Amino acid sequence: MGGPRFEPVRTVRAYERIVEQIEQAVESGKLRPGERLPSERELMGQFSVSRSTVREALRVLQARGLLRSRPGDPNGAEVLPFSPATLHKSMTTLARVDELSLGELVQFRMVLDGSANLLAARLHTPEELAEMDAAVEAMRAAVQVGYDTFSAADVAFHDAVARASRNKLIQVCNDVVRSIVLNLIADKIADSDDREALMLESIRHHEEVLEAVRAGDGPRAARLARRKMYDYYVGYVPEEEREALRGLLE
Amino acid sequence: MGGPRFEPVRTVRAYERIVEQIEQAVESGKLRPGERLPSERELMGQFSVSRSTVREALRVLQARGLLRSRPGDPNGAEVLPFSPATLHKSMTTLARVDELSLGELVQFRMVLDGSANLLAARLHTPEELAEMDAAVEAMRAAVQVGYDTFSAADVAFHDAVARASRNKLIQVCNDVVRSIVLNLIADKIADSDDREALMLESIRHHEEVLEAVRAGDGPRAARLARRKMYDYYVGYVPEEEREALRGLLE
DNA sequence: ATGCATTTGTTCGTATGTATC
DNA sequence: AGATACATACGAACAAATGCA
Repeated sequence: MGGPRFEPVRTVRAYERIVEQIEQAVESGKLRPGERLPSERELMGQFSVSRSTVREALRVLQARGLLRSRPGDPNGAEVLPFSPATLHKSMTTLARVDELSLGELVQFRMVLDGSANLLAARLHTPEELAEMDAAVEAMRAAVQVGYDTFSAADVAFHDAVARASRNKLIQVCNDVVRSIVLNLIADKIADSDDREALMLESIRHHEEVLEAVRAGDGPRAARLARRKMYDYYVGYVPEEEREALRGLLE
Repeated sequence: MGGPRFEPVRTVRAYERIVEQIEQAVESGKLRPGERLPSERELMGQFSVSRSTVREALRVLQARGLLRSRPGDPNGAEVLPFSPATLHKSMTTLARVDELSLGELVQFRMVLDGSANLLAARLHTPEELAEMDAAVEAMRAAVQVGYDTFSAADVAFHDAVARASRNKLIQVCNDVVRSIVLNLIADKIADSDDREALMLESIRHHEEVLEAVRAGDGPRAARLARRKMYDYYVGYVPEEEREALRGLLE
């Protein structure tokens, strides 16, 4: 008794098979960024399916950011280098449909930016310090130009710190969450009356953080970074969410 | 001079238009999870495009985890509740194609789990504490059963902490990165000779962390959680990456 | 710079297996 | 059990776009 144990079979669509094969070829490095896939008509030969099926598979891979195809291109679909675009997309929908609050987003930024500073203070090279210096200098110059330029310099600073942390996940997540937050409150900041005072204050904060990073004092840099972000965003966060944010301050 | 300023036009595919419309309907709440889309034949009428175009759009939405369709279902495609599946997918490909090192992944877990404990110590309810207690108890019971059961209880503990942090992003990212790490080293742990000693040690560590959380000592809970994770995984991380991990210890 | 061949984008028609009533 | 409507998959065709000689 107890014959062979069978496994439940899920009917797997034809296009999924194609997706899997091409995806694996990309992830294993057999298909490198910049390389081209055969044309759709040739693929339908290789997989022995119809053209529609091939196209559905290509659409999925395109949606995942692995491929790009243009009409009329005789070279076939292009294999793309990885970009956090799909990560960005899925986090954005998470933020929308799950009604992620601004408080949660800012809190996450405090965690990421704090950690990035903690690590950057330990691991930074002179070149990376120079990038941060340049970013702060650009912020000073941008006060007279406009908020958009200032914001770009601000982003450059945080990017430099994230890179110096040597952790790609921190880098990418930081980037994604930041752009979501900025999108949410862009209009509110633009309306502010005393943008110039805000910018000057922000510069002073960044200088403080940078000094701690330069001195190699990780914990202090992290603490300052979190505090700075709290001060900068707390005004836009509803009262009842602020207590949770303060949980990350000391 | 200075005629009207035109904007560059990008040819937008028909199926993209459909994706945008349906996506927006879902994100704006006009289409709620559990609801059904019209059948493909009806959609081709509403959008006045061909069947294939509709199908390509549906495939993309399916790949993004917003829809599910089954053959023969008279109700049409189903709108799914958001799941971090696509987030998981894109992080996994990031890990693969960008050759994310185990060190980076563990480091990120140290950041997330540390922060989760820091917040949980402040915000936990009695019910959440009970969940954590139950998880540790399950770990004790699982030592005699096997590593798989033990690992499941371990995951349950970290999940409970993440939930108690009240931050969905920490929760989701924690979940995603953890499963990637576990996949990477599952075989190595299974091969270990002294799994039982490892499990007992792990339980002791969890008890310590839980005590700090119960006492409401956030910084201590965070420090212990990071230390615990470092100790647990450092053996699998190559020498040259360990220094960066130590940057998160005090 | 101009055609030309090829490729993708899109449409239409058809056949087949499947889920629900 | 049968009828109906559905998704899956195939194939042929035309238009628009691209790269190359």
